[in-house]
Amino acid sequence: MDYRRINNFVVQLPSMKASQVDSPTFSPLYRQIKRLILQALDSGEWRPGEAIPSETELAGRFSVSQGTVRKAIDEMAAENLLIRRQGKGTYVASHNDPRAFFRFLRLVPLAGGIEPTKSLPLECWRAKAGPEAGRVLGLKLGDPIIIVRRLLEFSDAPVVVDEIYLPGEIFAGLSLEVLKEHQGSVYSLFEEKFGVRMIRAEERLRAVAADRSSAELLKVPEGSPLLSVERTSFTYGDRPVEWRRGLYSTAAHCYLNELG
Amino acid sequence: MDYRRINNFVVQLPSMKASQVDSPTFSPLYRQIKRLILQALDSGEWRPGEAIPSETELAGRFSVSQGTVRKAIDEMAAENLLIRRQGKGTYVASHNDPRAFFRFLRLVPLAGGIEPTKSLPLECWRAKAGPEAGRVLGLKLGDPIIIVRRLLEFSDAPVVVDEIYLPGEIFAGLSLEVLKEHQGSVYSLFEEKFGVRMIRAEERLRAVAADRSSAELLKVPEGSPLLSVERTSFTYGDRPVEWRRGLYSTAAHCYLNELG
DNA sequence: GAGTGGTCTAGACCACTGC
DNA sequence: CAGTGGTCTAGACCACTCG
Repeated sequence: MDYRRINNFVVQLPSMKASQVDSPTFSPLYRQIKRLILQALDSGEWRPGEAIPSETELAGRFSVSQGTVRKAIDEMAAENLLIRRQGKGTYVASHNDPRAFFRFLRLVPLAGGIEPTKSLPLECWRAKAGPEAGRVLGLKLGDPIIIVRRLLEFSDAPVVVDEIYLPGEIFAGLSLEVLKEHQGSVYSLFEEKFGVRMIRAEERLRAVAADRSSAELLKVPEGSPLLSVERTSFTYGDRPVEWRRGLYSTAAHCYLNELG
Repeated sequence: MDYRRINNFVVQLPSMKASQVDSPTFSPLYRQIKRLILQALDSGEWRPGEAIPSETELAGRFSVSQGTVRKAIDEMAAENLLIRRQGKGTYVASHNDPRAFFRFLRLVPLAGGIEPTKSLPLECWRAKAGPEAGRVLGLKLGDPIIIVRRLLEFSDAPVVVDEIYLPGEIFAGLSLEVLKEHQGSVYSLFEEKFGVRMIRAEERLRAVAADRSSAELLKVPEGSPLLSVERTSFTYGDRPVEWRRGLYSTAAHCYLNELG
């Protein structure tokens, strides 16, 4: 199978010439395979925690060599979308995996060690999207949204209070009871009960003064400095599906970040 | 060339058996190649901005296939240690590259856009390492250190004030004049004048109240919330070579972080 | 046109898992 | 033992850069 035929095969443009690198539609075979696997993940063909077909099997399905499938999977494993397990198979990443937990919560105690974490849902109510939530979540003005208020405790001391904004359409069945019943992270709940998997997020950090209500919950003086963390989370295809704002008390903890 | 001989070749343990995966010294060939390239970088065989030998050349030098060298370089390119340029060659990453600049400064204006940045060195003095600086920088108590105080302006408004702690041994010739003369980032100065390349850093963020002196420099009220950013930077081999603490005014800017 | 990195294939063998 | 991912090789050809 020569190069030209290969490029044409998956792109399904039989009239395409080999040298089309300038063309915006060009991408190497392994990226096209990657996109196909991504689509399958997005469509729910394989669910989080499950194994995807073996490399050999996928190679057959897409009519490419095993090495090309491997390169596609390599990239997706590097992006934490898939997890390889030698001798077993390749699995869809899941927020139930304890390793996934600290990928999104960067807060660590100042005095080393690992602490027991507890999430306490406080409130959960319905509202209509304002201009800001609409912009961030890609909703129209007045679309239904759900807001969750939470408290996070480390070693039984309150450290974070946050509000989570979700599109009402997708998270229709969400309630305070559902949140309280669930064991594990919020993202594992979203993944299990609503079929929404967060794969990436952007955070914007600032220092702010504690308002009255947050100060009470976090047991710090009103006006004391808190770390404000605003997060937009994305699922497959970079579709935003969550916006949240947290206020972190950094008296005994800090936000740890790695600059590569 | 069979697998066993290959593994023995680079590790230089002719008595080693093929199935030594349990052994802590085991690593696949391409990682051993990676380590050798890393050593060459550390020793200064190729300097930042220069091209390293071609894949074919390195393959010959290490007596492995070009594909194996490629995999080693792939990993190092993913870690921003090397930069590949199709048709030209593979280059040692440099802090002179404008793309490297925002890898370490995560501050962006709240209201979009890119702003002109200016670094104003204020002071530079010698001191002796205390217990804290000693621990972080891996120095003995009383070892010489150099401290730099700086102000960072965005669009001519002060946004960051920071202090940089450096091992006096390595940065012996550093002075306020040298800092003021240099065009470009501090890291590009370190790389050009002192042969020290920062490749990775850890940052710890907290919210604090502005002290008098910082408040004056940043033109904010004393006691107002500031983002405290403590950074430890590492060079090849994870050796710490810089510690700094910055206070960021987040009135018009925020610290942007990507969670993958 | 020569040299470099980029892609793709095919095949061999190793290492791990679980039946 | 069979099946899966992991490593390594060898060779072909494409795409880019520069002289």
